[in-house]
Amino acid sequence: MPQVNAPRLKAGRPPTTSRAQILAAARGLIDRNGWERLTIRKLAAEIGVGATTLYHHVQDKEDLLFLLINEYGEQVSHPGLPEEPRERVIAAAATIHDALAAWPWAAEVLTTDGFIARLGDSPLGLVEAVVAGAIDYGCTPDHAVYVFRSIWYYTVGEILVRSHTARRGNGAATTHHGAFFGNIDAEKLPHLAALGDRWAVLAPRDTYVDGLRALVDGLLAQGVAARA
Amino acid sequence: MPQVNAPRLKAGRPPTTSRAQILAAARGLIDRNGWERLTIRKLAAEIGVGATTLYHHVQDKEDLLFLLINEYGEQVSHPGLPEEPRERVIAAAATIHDALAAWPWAAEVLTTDGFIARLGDSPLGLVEAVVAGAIDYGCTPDHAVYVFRSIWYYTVGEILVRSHTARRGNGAATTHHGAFFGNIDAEKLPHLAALGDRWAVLAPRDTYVDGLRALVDGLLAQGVAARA
DNA sequence: ACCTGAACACCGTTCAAGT
DNA sequence: ACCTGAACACCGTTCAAGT
Repeated sequence: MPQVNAPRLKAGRPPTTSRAQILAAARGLIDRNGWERLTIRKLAAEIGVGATTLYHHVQDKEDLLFLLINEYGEQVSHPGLPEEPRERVIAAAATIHDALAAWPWAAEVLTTDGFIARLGDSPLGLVEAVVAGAIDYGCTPDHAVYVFRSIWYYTVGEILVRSHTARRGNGAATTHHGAFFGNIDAEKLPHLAALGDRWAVLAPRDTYVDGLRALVDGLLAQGVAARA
Repeated sequence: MPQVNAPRLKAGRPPTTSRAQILAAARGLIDRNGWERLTIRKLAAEIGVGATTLYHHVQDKEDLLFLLINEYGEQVSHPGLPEEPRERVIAAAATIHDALAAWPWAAEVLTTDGFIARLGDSPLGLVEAVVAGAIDYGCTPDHAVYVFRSIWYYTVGEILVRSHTARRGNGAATTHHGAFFGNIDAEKLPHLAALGDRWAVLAPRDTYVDGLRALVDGLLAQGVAARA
């Protein structure tokens, strides 16, 4: 879309809608109603413009979401990361996690493509921090990429499971006579039966960083073991 | 829907559509066209029945997908799991992973609710195996639930990222003059710049089990450390 | 160059009516 | 009890026509 990025002088009718305006309105709608309720038609109505007008400023809905994520990604603050490599990996991953937790729909979109090549420099800075931390710890570059990918899987999974179950509330958990598990076979599933409702108490706990530490410890240990 | 589960004798018009028939047709359509293309209307057309008829046999589309998953879950084979607790955890998790890899849409649906309470005994057997393995290793039941949840995040994330990027192919990876990362700032992102196209080579590698081992090692170590 | 309404090809779901 | 078509309230996107 070169006509959008590099406007020529003295062209025809001047624009009344800008890409920035569209993104701002989209962001407002998502923050108010949730991303699953964002539609092109509602977005156009919000701006006060025909639905089809938006297609002059973005390629399609997916393109719109990517633009939005990159805009959001630029705003994610990069805190001063620790010097120590392992702690740097953990801090960078936790920053990614917290950014996604605030905008869980981004996690959903980020799984839907080879996204990393399309991210801007700012969000990539956190990817760089994870990779650099692993290398500084003593991993090979190849292993560092594997470290990042593994952390990414864990992080995305946590975000998606958490955001989806939060949407529904705990109502479904107590469908069958107050027990978390329905009519469970205590013979075949003794530990789950013994846990009973305890599962529902444990499930909502935020254990992201604990699990992250476990994962990173294991990944880095593999990295230095492979060197020997 | 008690009228479906417990049919009374001598009721009115006999059914020409059964829930089993609907599930079989749905499964066929998903296997042929992918789950994102399954619609109630197409499913009804496949069976040769009005779209609205399906609502007499399933509550709604989500209910249909849950029924399908539970049916599939019953068929997942439980291989003889290893005796050794750590290996049992890994083998059970890998079985869950492989089942989901064959039906990635199930992973998508399984994040959309407090699913675990609604699963049948057979798929829960693998959850039991993970929890039992962690406890046998020396973890508390509470920690064992945390172990399962962490593994679940990692597994679901891997499945979703992998299935979504597979759909698109690697075409998007080489948009900008053959480089995986677009126009990257080598000053600010030295390690990513140095990796360059190597990332695209590493990304498709199946490292699920490796990462799982790293995660489980870390999680179990935390579990026995907490005991001391 | 930019914007528009009409139109296309769909969705999931409800509901009154038929058998 | 089971099945139906019509209808409701939506979608994303294309395209010829207007300014």
